[in-house]
Amino acid sequence: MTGAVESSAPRRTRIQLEKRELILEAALEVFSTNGFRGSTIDQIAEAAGMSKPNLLYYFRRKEDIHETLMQRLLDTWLAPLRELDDIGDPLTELRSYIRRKLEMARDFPRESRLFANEILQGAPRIMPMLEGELKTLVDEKANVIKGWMRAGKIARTDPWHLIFSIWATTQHYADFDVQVRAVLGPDRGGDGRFEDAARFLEQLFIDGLKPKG
Amino acid sequence: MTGAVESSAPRRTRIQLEKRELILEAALEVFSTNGFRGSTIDQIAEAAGMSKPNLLYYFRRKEDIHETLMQRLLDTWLAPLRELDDIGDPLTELRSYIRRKLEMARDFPRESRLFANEILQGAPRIMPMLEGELKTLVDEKANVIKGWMRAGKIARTDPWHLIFSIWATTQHYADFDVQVRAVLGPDRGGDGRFEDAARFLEQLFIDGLKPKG
DNA sequence: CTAACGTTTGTCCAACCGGTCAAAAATTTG
DNA sequence: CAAATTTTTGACCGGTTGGACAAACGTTAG
Repeated sequence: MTGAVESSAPRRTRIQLEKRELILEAALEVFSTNGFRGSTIDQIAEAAGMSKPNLLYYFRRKEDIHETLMQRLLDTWLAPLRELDDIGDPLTELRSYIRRKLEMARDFPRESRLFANEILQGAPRIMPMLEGELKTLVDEKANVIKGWMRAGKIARTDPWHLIFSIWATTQHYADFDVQVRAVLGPDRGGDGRFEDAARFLEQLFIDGLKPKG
Repeated sequence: MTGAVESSAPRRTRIQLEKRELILEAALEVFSTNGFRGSTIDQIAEAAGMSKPNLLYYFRRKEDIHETLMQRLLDTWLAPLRELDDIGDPLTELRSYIRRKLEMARDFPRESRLFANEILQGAPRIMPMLEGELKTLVDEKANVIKGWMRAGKIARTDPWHLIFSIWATTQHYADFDVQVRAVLGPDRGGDGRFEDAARFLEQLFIDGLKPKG
């Protein structure tokens, strides 16, 4: 998972591994709320409880932190889609994919925002990955979904846009969290909002809005 | 619309009005692709074809440009939702709301990204608006939708999350445009993608994924 | 023409920011 | 213990950035 891109794996002491973790955790917090250019090394260092030169001893450049963070993120971020499999009932399979994605938005909002920030700015650092690894994965899963359609298990529609809509609706609860909470207000904007969202999304994706009967 | 917040409306010459427009147009381009902190006054000045001190003659501070931009944005951004009305067939009404929002994502992607950037960073400059004006409007429209549900015109579900899902799915095509294009590839990622999206979203929101029959 | 006013620019500054460096402090090793 | 190695820090540097300012330039009205 880590070091997949670095050509030679550097040996690291126990302290180095721990401190690097600490820095990455702090950087995730800072980057995800301020963006890359909006974040300073000092902010990250302070959040990690160390001095700036000390931080730079573990990561030579600000960009290295961001790059390491991004590489880790992508693996875990696409895991739910990878799990989407041809075994089992298609509607159930899609339902649980949506549920898993929504859980990730709930449990890892910072990761979602970090990713959103990168894409918003034109994905300068991960463009090759989008056109390569991501496209391949999505195309593969789109074909799985197409099979379900041919078999009459789900309605015929565009599988790629279906995947986009699942990404959009679930990540919305992480990326636009402040807006969601502001609109729902103090009473409905509490912890229950993710369960409400889960119920709503299930109904939307399965039955749509047309009245029954 | 403009000057709604400024306490005293300053008199402006014809040149001032024109140059301010020019600056705002340039700033929209720069802010929407680099975020607030990621953008420099020099970049905006160059994009507007003038020197930095000259720009600062029309807008005293960088923040003033952003604030003016944001105030204008919000009015036009919420226009489609305001138009959502109780007259006419509910399903048709929702369908055309979705279509209008998607058209805005297609025609005003920079505005969408500017807004997304602001929300992602925690909406520091527009929080009062979210909790006030926006919440009021959404609550009002949610009640309209609730009426449709009671009348059996559309399926019963959560109106607030329905509105969120329309925002999320449509704005996705502006905010995550590079990802969408990368995944669709050169052939399917062209101009036709918005029509494909429109068809898909209509089907999703009306019928869902359950196979017919 | 000229005085008043609006516009533009070159120059400058203080704060900030990413990153270096040498030396001190702490830790590990023999 | 002492030497070697790793970790931490204060001081510093060059480049950038937001913004101030006064002087120059242009325009308009009397």
